[in-house]
Parts: sequence; C-alpha cells; structure tokens
Amino acid sequence: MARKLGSSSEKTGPLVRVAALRLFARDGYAAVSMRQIAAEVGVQAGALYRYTPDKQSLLFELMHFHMEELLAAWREVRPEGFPLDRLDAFVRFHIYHHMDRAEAVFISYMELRNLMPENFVIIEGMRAEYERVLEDILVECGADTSDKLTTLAVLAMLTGVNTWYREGGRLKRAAIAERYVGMVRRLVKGSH
Amino acid sequence: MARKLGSSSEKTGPLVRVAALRLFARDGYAAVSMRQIAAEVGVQAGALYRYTPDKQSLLFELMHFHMEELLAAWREVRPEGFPLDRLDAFVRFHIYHHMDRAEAVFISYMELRNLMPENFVIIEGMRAEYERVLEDILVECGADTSDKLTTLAVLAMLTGVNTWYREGGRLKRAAIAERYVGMVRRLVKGSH
DNA sequence: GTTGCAATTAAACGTTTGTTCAATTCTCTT
DNA sequence: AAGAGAATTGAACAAACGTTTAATTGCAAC
Repeated sequence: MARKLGSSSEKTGPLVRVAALRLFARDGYAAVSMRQIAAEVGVQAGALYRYTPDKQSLLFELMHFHMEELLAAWREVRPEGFPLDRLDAFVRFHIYHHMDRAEAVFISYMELRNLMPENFVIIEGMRAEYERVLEDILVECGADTSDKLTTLAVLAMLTGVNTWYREGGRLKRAAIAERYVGMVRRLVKGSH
Repeated sequence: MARKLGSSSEKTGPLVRVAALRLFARDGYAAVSMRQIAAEVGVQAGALYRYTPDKQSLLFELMHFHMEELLAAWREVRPEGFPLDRLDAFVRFHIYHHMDRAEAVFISYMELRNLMPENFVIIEGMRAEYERVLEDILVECGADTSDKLTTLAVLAMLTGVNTWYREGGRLKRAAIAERYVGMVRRLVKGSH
C-alpha cells in the first residue's frame, strides 16, 4: 500500500488545513497531535509533511491566512461618508466577518502564545494594523482617543460575540449586528 | 537522598499551586508538563502526586478556587443604592478584582476546553452565576434585557482589559476603571 | 507501454509524556 | 532515644509525541 486512488496534492492540501483548523479550534494547538490531524484527513501522519514543514508552520499559516483575509476583506469594504456611518459599517463588517469564521477567529487569539517569537511578531503586527482601522474611525468620530482604551473596549466587546454566537441560534445575525451598532454608538458618543 | 530539610506539606502544597498557575497561564495547560511544574517548585515530578491526584485535578482546583473567590468577593461588596450606582460599583469591582489576578483569570477562560466534561459543567455553572449578578443589575437599570446580549457585551468589554493591562503601565488602575464606568454607563443608558 | 514523478504507507527514531512505587531520609511525638 | 509517619527521590512504565526515511503504488506524459 502506498499512493491511494484519486490522490492529488490539490485535494489533500486543503483537507489538511481544514482538519488542522477544526482540531486546533476544538482542542487547542498543544493538545492536538499530528496523528489526529492525519486521521481526520484519512491519511498516515508522515503524509502531512508533504503539506507543511512542521506542526508550528501549520499553525502559523492558518493564523496568517486568517489575518490576511481579514485585512483584505476590510480593504474591499472601506466605506465612505460620515464618520459615524463608517463606524456603523465597521461594526457590521467585524461581526459578520467573524461570525463566518468562528474556528479561525478562535485560533487566532487563543493560540498566540504557541507561536514562535518570529511568527508572533508578524501576526501581532497584523492585529495592530486592524486595530488601527477602528482607531482611525474613532478619531474622526471625535471619540476620546488620548489612549487606546476606547478602541480596545469596542474591539473586545465585538470579538466577544464569537464566544457565544452559534449558527442557527435564537438571534439572527442581522439582529445581533444592529444591537451592537446601537451599543457602540452610545458608548462612543460623548466620550470626548 | 529522599526527604529534604525543612520540608512540609504546608509549604510545598501552596508552591505547587503557584507554580502550576504561573506555568498554565504562560504556556497553556496542555503545553506544560508535570516535570516543568516540579522543576519550578524545586522537586521531582513524583512528589507532586502528594498534592494532586493528577494533572487534570490541578487545573480544575485552580479554576474552581478562582471562581469561588470571585463570587465570595462580590458577596462581600454587594453595594446598595440606586441601580446605576450599583452598576458603577460592579464595573469597578470587576476591573480591580481581575487586575489583581491576571493569571487565574487567563486560565479560567482559556483552559475551559481542557476540563473533563464533569468539571466543565461545574465551572460553567459558576460563570453563569456571576453573569447573573450583572444581569440582575442591568434589569434594574432598565436596560434592554430581553436577551443576554447587553450582559455579554459588557462582560466581554470588561474582561478584555486583562488582555492588555500590565501592572506599572502608563495608565493607573483607577483611571482605567473610571473610563470603563463611563463607557458602560453610556452603553447601557437608553438601551430600552 | 514504458518511464518518471507525485503521493502515500509503514516502520522506526529518540524524546517526552503522566503516573506509580520501593527505598530513603527527615521530622515529630513520646 | 526510639519509633512512626510524612515527604521526597529516582528509577521505571507503557504510551504518545513530532519527525524522517525507504519502499511502494498510482498517475500522467510520451
């Protein structure tokens, strides 16, 4: 037994990433073994090393892709108009984007400490870039931006949705988003 | 070599818990070995098993103690007066209490997935109890409590402080707390 | 059809893992 | 001063870890 029927790196490659994403999100990077990932793909452990140089790179690539995608998605939205409207748009964007990527989001800020230092600074830089997106909007809204406190508070609040939101739950996506739009508006207004 | 000079379970016991807390918080439960904890205590791995039946219990006890302490501390505060003043008091309580226990806080919601199911439900129950504390206050403040959304948003925002706050940083504890008091007040007001 | 490369297996590598246990030494009580 | 019990060591355990490698098979091009 060696090469399997219908096998190709274009099929197996994505399967490896999906399996790793799923398992890392559910059990945590350190708790997941290469053999578990391989089993989920339906392959032996050794075969994974055609698709990643090692376990650490697998984690890093997942996180890097997620951050890249997040920043690219925002670049495509980038709303115009009044600052407060752009703030609303950011809230909606963040919530929808994150709802659709529960696993990647979870990994991307639960597994930061499992990145090697050199990988950490890269991801951290991208996170800071995303933070600055909100910060800039808040500045133009006239919010208190003497420090990063407002930015961080809003971001924590929004990302917190991912800890409890489940698809098909009682509350619809749009209803949730609009409630947060309201809360953020009130939180920001008059904070100058 | 066997028993060491001046050794007693009253000294070593706490040392084990402190070491485990520190290491679990820094590297994550799954990434920390019993031998690392033992080394931090200055003892061989086998000796740990006088103080915990196994690694899992060590994690559970740390989290259980933290939640117990949190609920007890609130019971001692339990402010009276107008609802909005009690809301302010809760915000201050939460922020101060969590600032002083960075490691335990970090563990208590990063390591939930490493708890065995039976342990998980216990901790989850205590977390729900704490959530209800805020929920009750919000109800009396006349906030929108048709769902748990406001409660969860405020809690995520407050707990988010722990991801960036470091002792001796630029912003003083009180300054941070008061800023959050303001933000929460605005967020809640008019949400009915 | 044959040849060459791509994909995979199965076994093995040396570490490290959580945990147990007999042996040993210290401390405490009497 | 002796004896009992508490605390610790150090070695051992099987299992699991990430990773490497030779051998093997399927696929695609000629």
